[in-house]
Amino acid sequence: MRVNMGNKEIQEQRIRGYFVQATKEILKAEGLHSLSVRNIANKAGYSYATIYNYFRDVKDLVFECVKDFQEEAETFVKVQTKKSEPGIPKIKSISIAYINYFIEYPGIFELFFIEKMYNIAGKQPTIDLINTFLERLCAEEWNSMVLEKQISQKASDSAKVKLQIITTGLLLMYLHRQYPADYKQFIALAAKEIDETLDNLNLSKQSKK
Amino acid sequence: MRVNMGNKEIQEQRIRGYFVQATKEILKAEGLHSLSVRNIANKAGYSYATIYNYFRDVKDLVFECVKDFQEEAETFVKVQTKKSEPGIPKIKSISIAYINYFIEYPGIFELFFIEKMYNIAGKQPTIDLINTFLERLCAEEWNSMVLEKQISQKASDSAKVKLQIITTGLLLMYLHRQYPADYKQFIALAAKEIDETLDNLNLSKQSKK
DNA sequence: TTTGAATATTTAACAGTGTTAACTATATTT
DNA sequence: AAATATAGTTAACACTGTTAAATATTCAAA
Repeated sequence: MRVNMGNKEIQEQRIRGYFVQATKEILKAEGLHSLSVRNIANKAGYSYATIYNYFRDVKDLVFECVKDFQEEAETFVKVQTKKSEPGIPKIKSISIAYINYFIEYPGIFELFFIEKMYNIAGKQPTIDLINTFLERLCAEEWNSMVLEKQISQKASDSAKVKLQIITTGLLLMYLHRQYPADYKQFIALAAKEIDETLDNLNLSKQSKK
Repeated sequence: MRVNMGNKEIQEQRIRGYFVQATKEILKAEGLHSLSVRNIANKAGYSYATIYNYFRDVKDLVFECVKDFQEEAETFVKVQTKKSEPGIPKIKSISIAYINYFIEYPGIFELFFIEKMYNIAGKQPTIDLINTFLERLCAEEWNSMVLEKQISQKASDSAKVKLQIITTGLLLMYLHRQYPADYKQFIALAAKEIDETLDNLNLSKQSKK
């Protein structure tokens, strides 16, 4: 009895995984706009209505992808920032790599920041996951800087929020309003904004307030 | 003949106006999600297909509202910032008022920054209108500050871009990812970020680089 | 004023969307 | 093997945007 219950759950999770995998593939390749319950089911090898045996609705399914994409993005960022020297320089390159991940997969940016969740019930964990993602990517660096008294806890908290706001704003302006006009200009602007944000931080450490 | 051509154009513009007005009302009251070609036409007093005699598609129609909303937002901002003292303080309150307009009408934020335009052909003017809106709202203040040598042209250009990025990021995070959790926290954060952006500006004027 | 042509508007249809209920096929238990 | 519970599919509904065909309306000429 207990064993069967376990098997049942394993099988259920497996099938949920098929749908999640199909959704992820479409999201990465085509983007959010060309995602439908029918083409997800088709790719997963089931009929469209089967999805509703495993997910409350299609948004539930879509937001199940967030965790997977964050893991992917995390390794993407880690590879790209392996050689950066610790502290502020590393935080800078993490932020740039974070941005570049979403530039590579605009559909994932839309999932993370554009797609609205009505039905907030039960999705707060996912929202938190998204809102704290960049912070978590930089957490190690911030922590050791605070520990080594290179920066105050308060200043680092403030900087985390600033980075989140700036990266989100930059990505939205570029991906949805083509500002700046091309990638070269965009990434130059992004670097400039991130640099200035983090450099002003050191200044505020030297002065009193 | 010439008179009839004129009348025809007047009538055509009138009918376009009915559709635009209906779209604006739905957008302000319900938001982008509950906007459809059928309920626009219904409110305008026409059949749904009639829209296609006056607009290429529904996105064309929707983006025709941008100019009107900007005019409305401009008077909203002017009323709210009438008493601010010129210069940086006025730019701060303009930015806050700008943000508050979108908070009051999230559907208009979505139209301005979320809704994608495929069919970029012919819509570049609208994109520019959106991207330069906050800049235009503050233009007078920036100009007189540059004129009075309180700030360099370069620094003011940089600040304009920063303000655009920060306000967009703040609005997206709050409206789509409930960060911060409530309006009180949100507007406090917005004020903090705007203040710091503009205060760092003065510092960069006193120091050399 | 009545006819004929041009124009404006509507209806019908198509191909999509998400979601639910009813039906069928597959496992599981007795 | 038969009865039951579960999983999956099909059909249907109410939407969406858009186009073509049919209808109504306007307007110029006879």
